[in-house]
Amino acid sequence: MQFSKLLTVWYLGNKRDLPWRKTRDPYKIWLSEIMLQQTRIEQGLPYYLKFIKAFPTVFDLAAANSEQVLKLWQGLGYYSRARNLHSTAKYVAEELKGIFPDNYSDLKKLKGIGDYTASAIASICYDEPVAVVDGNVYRVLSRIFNIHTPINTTAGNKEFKKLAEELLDKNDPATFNQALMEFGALHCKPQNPACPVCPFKDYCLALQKQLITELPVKIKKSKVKKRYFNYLVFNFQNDQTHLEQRRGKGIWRGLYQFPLIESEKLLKEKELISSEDFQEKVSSESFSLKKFHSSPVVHKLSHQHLFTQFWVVKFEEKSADGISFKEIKQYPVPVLIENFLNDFLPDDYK
DNA sequence: AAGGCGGGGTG
DNA sequence: CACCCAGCCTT
Repeated sequence: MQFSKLLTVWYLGNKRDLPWRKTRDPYKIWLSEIMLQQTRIEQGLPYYLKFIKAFPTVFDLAAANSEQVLKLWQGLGYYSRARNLHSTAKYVAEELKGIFPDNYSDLKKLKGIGDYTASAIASICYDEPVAVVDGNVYRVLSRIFNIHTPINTTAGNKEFKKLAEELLDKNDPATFNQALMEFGALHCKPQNPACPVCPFKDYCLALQKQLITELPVKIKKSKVKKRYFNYLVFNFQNDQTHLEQRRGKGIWRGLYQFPLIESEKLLKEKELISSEDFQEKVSSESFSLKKFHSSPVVHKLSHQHLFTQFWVVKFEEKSADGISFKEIKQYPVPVLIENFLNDFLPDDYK
């Protein structure tokens, strides 16, 4: 079987028309690859277009402030990607005169660029014969070659990387790599792959053994953690509120949110008011408290479920150091907060 | 080697 | 509901 030949023929007849396939500018390829980490193309595409428009070159991105970058990234998730993106843009612009490294080894040294992304950029931009292994590649190869090694283990990673390297078309690694991923995304899909019309149907070992639905094998991850969030939506007489920036190591680092009281369980109004955290954050005596939703909003992350209550705290006085509700949309916020604001703010504030 | 890190789509 | 997505970083 001429693997790369079958694959390439399929690709040329089926590939999507995507903006980053019209260029070999390493800046644009890099940007697209970072955005598409653990992200579907349909979800990432509008963000890619926004970024290219706002930051046409690595110098433009490097010159931006981190708030701008995070705001444009808002909603895409995995915000460390945005922070690393910005950091690497500054490094390339300032230390490398705007010229990206032109090989796998040097690319991999950059923040946010791992094995997959370094291989992708090196092959697509510089024709370096290095194989990419992403979720699509795991799926396609595990099925065609009937490999049951769990993909999220060291052994699995090494085995699939080696196989991909052996199959790689060294004369055109850029096309081969993209073809393998596109084939996984469009044809050899997780569910209901198009096996009857597959170019590999005569060779696919998993299909012969009816093991398609078993592959790829993946070790299950730990279960989700439940957390209880109480957001204090301060509402001062001068139409101001308070926002805080999340710091430290957890979720949404760098994004903004209302003052937060996290609790071990769902809180009733009296429990909230009598809590130490509340006393500390609300020093005034003259306020009224109202829960915005009748039941908590459940925001689901891949590894946490956040049971969230928004408490509107209306004060009789004005705030000296707050931010206006009219400016709130300039801040990068988690989707959880964005959704609340869309319900809470009057239309002319949006 | 294991766990943390988002949000959205699918069946 | 579980699973997956053009993965990477920290511990």
